[in-house]
This record gives sequence, C-alpha cells and structure tokens, in this order.
Amino acid sequence: MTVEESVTGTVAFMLGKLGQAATGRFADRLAPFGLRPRHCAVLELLTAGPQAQLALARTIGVTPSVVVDMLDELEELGALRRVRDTVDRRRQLIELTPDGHGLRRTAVRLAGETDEELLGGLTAEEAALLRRALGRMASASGIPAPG
Amino acid sequence: MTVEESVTGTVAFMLGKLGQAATGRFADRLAPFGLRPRHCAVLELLTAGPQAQLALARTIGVTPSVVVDMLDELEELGALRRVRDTVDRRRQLIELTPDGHGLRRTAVRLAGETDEELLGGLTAEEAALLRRALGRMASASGIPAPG
DNA sequence: TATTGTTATACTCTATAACTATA
DNA sequence: TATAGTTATAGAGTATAACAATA
Repeated sequence: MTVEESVTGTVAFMLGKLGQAATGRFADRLAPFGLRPRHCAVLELLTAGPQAQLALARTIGVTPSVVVDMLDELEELGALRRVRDTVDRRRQLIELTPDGHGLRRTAVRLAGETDEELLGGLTAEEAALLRRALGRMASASGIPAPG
Repeated sequence: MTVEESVTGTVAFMLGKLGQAATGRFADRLAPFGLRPRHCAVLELLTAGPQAQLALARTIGVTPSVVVDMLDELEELGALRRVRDTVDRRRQLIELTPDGHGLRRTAVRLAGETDEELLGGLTAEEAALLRRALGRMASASGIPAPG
C-alpha cells in the first residue's frame, strides 16, 4: 500500500521536520565548542588522513565554496592546518591537528547525547532498526554520507 | 550501548542530512504546482475546518510571520480565503477553497511518490517500521507534527 | 494592557558565477 | 585550456522586534 491519505504522515514530510529539529538540537550542544553540525563530517573524514578540499566537497556532498567556509572556521578553532601540496601547488592538503582530533571526540559524544534525547521514546530494538533503515535509505537514495 | 564511534552514523546526523534531501525532492515535485513543502501542513490542517492564523502557527510549530507569508502564497494560488471573524474582528478565519482541497490531494499524491522513491531500497516491513518509529520520535520529542 | 495579524529586518545555510594561481 | 581554491553575491528558510487594529 503506497497511497497515503495525509501528507504530514509520509516519511518525506516527517523526515524533513524531524531532520530540522534534530539538527537544531545537535547544534545547540555543539555551539559552546564553536562547532556546527556540518563541521562534523569534515572532522570525521580527516581522521583517515589528509585530504584535498575538492575531495572533501565531493565526499560530503556540498559545493566547494561551502568547504572553504567550513575550513576557515575549523582552522580558526585550531582544529586543522592547510598544507600546500608540493607536487601540485594548486592543492591544499587538509590535516587534523591534535586539537582537531579532540574536537571530533567531543562531537561524537555530543551526537550520542542528542541521539539519546531523540530516541528516548523508542525501545532499544526500534532504535537499532531506525538506525539501520536510515543508513539503508541514505545509500539507496544516493545521499552522500561518509562513514 | 549508547556510545558511538562516529558522528555521521548517529541518528541525529543522518536525520539532518536525509531530512534535507527528502525535503528537496518533495519540493521538486511540488514546484510545478506552485506549492512548497511547508504549505502542506497548512492545507492539511484546514481540511478539518477554518482556523485562525495564530492557531495555525502554534499547531504547525512556526513563527506567526512565517504563517502570514505562507498564507499570502496560498491565497495567491486561490487555495484559501481570509475571512474576518465577526465575533473578534482581530482574527481572520482561514478557509480552504475547492481549489485548495484539490491542491491538497495533489500534495498527498506527490508526497506518496516521494516516499516510494526514498523507500525504494527498503522492504515493505522496514518501511512500515521506519514510518512508525519516526512518528513515535516526533511525538516523544515534542516536535509539532499535525496529523 | 493584551492579543491578532503584519511588516521590517537579520541570520543561517546553501548554491552559482566570476576570479587567481597554478597546471 | 583545465583545475584547485577563493570571493562575491543571491536565494531559500526561519526568527525577532516593532507596529496597527482590535479587544
């Protein structure tokens, strides 16, 4: 059965509303550390090793100018360094500092707290199913989601 | 187990990213009809009968000035009428026109199509579980979600 | 005084296009 | 010519604050 009788009960609509709320709550927790939700994907990608900016943009799924902005902010926090690539001098390799690794661990903790808040009304089993279903949706819909 | 080792794998983060993508795809389908996702909650609430603007704002969970904007747009589409309340002349009762009812039915259909696209990679059982879990989250987290 | 609706304004997030420096 | 990064700008979307009309 694919026919719905309401819009607000569809996954598309609820996902939008809940996503907005979830991002807002996560942002509230990150703010005291100078971080914002969108920074987190960058921190996470860089733990694997240095990356060029355009590579980051493509993997995360945002436009290059947004990456410049995010990196400016994270650099100001001392979370990363831009290192000019000696082979191709157009490129800058972005590498995490020790502070950056620390901020990532903080972000992981705060994201976990946000999850507990959001999932409080669900059983552990439901929460696990939800987590898996969201992951499946992301990859099936071709939504960039590193990790 | 509540401790995560990644941010991008948390429900909070995935919900944000997926919500953004879901809203975008729904918006693409609505655009040819002059509608936007946020209009849908208004259309749906008004099918039950006329409502004052502040009542709409509170139920939907947006600030009053946003409601003014949405109603301006929907009025221009011929989807609704503002009728001054004779009892309390500060109030305007918003009522759906026949065209408004038609637009709502269209929105329901398009939301269903968006769901099929988003849930394509999931089994029917998983989709049902996801729908229920999202509904539970919305009410448990106190997120305004009419319907 | 308080409330309904409105306007003006600002802030966040994202995207596009034009620019620079390198290749 | 093409690519990596940057800047400038614009467009959604939302929120706050001040305002007019009415209670």
